[in-house]
Amino acid sequence: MAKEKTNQEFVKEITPRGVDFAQWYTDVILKAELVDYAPVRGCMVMRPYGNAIWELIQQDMDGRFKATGHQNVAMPLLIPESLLLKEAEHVEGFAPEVAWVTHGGGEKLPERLAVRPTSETLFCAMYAKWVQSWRDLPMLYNQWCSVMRWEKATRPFLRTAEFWWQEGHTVHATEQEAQEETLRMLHVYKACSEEALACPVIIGQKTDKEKFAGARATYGMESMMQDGKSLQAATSHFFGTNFSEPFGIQFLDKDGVLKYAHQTSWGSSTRLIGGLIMTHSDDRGLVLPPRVAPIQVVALPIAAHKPGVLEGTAAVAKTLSDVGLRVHVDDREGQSAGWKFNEWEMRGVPVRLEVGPRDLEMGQVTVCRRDTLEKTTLPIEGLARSVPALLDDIQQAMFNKAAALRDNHIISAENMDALTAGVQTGFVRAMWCGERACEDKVKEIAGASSRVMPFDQTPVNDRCVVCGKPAHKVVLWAKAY
RNA sequence: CGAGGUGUAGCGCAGCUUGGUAGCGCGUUUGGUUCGGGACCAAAAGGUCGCAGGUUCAAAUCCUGUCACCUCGACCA
Repeated sequence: MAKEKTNQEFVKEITPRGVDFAQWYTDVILKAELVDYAPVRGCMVMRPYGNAIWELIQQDMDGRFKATGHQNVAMPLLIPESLLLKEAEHVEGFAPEVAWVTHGGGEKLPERLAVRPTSETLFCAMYAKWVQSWRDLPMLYNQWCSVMRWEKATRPFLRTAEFWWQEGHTVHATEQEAQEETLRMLHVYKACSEEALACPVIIGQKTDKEKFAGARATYGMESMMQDGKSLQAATSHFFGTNFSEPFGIQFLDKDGVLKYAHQTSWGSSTRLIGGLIMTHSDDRGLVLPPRVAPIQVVALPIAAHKPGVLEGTAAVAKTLSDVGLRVHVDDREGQSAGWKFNEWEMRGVPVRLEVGPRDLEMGQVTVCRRDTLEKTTLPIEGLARSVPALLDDIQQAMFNKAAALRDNHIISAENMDALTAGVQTGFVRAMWCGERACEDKVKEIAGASSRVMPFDQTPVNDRCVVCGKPAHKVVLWAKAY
C-alpha cells in the first residue's frame, strides 16, 4: 500500500503535458536540472546538465560554421551609446530593452555604455577599420557569447533577460554574395536542427513586420511544438548596405571604385534547447536525441551486491565508451533500481542498459530506449556495434515522430474562419496580399502572427485570406513563442 | 505593462477566518535489513514563516507598503 502511494506521488511530480503545457515545460526543466533561476531578475543559471546540452549544440554548429569558412572572434560586452545610435532603425528596435552601464570606478561615465543586446554595431565599427580592399573580402566572423535584453516576461530558454547565443556577422563585396551567405547560413541552421536536434523546421522569409531592426530582408526557421505553437529557432538577415553606409564600411574594388560593402548577420540561441524540449519530451520528462545527449547510454548494475555484477557493468560500459559513446555507470548504492530508472528517464538519456545477474548468466543486457520506452535484450557480444546502431535508430525515429507532429499540425486555409480555427492547433498556410493592415488584422482576429513566407510557395488560391484582393504570397501563420 | 494566483525547513504543503512562541510528507545524515520499475526500521540534523513598517502584553496569523515567482493576455530571439 505504501508503495502504491509513493508511485502516485511520483507520477504527479511532472504535470502532464495535456493538462498544463507551460507548467509541464517548467517542471521538466527544473526536475532534469537543466537550469535554475538566478538571483538576478529574469536571468537563468545553466546547470551542468543543461550546459552540456548547449556545448554539444555548439560543437555541432561551430563545426558547420568552420566548414563554411567562418572564424570565431570575441567582441566586448559593452557598446558606447554613440555607436548604438548610428543605424536609426536598429536603435529604435532595440533601445527599449537595453540595459545601461552608467558608472565605473565609482564615477559617473561621460557616455553611457549599453550591455550588448546584439553586436552589429561593434562588428561594424571594427569592419570599418579592417575592410579596405576587395582582397579583404569576404570577412566571415562569428562569436559565441551572451547578450542582454531587458525583457518583461521571461521563461527559461525561451525568453530570458540574458541569453547565450552565437551571432555571425559577414561582409561581402557584392549584394549577390551577401544574399547567398544569408541563405547559406539559414540552411546551416536547418541542417543542424534537423540532423543534431531531430527538430524538423520550415524555413522562409519574414514579412516586413517581423523583419529584424535594420535589415533589408530577414529569413527565419520555424519549429512546431507539441502544444501547436511555433518557435522561431533561428534567423538570418541580409543588410545590404544599411549598416555599411552609416558606419563607413567601404572598400576599393577591382575596378578602382570605392564601394560600400554588403553585410549579413545570423543568430541562434539557447532557445534551441527550449524547442528541443517542447518538441520531443513527454510526461515522464526530458527526451533527448542521441546526438546532443550529454549521456547517451546509462548503465545500471542490478543487484550490485551479487558477485560479478559491478564488474560486468563496467566491462559493458568500457566497450561502449571505447567506440566513442558518452556512457555513464550509475553505481550509487543509496537508490533502488526502480528509482534510477525513473531518474534517468526524467533526464532524457536515450538508452538505458540494465546489467543484472540473470542478464550476465545469459550473456546479454536488458535495453530500454527512452523515446518509445520499449524494453528488449541485446547480446553482450556485439554491443560495440548494436548500441551505436540503436542510437542512430532513435535519432531517426525522433526526427520522424517530430516531422509527423509538424505535418499533423499544418493546414491550408482559404478564409479567416478556417485560419482562426487552424492556428489554435498549429500552422496555417494562407494567401496574403502583402499589406501590413491585413497582417495586423490576422493578429487581431486570430491571435496569430506571420511566421515565414515559406520557400515552398505552392499557392492555396489567388486571394488574400483577409481582404480578398489578389494575392500571390503564401504565408505560414501560427501562434508563436 | 494589464488580469489572476503563490511566497512557512533543500522540495511539496498544512497552520492564517477566530493572534498565544511552528507542524506534516518527501529528501538529507548515521546504523541495520533490502536490492529486476521511485524498499523498510530506528535515531538525528534542519525554519529570523519573502522583505520593511505598523497595531498589540503578544503577529506566520490583523493592517500598510514593497519584492520575487507562476499562469493568462499585450511586446520581443
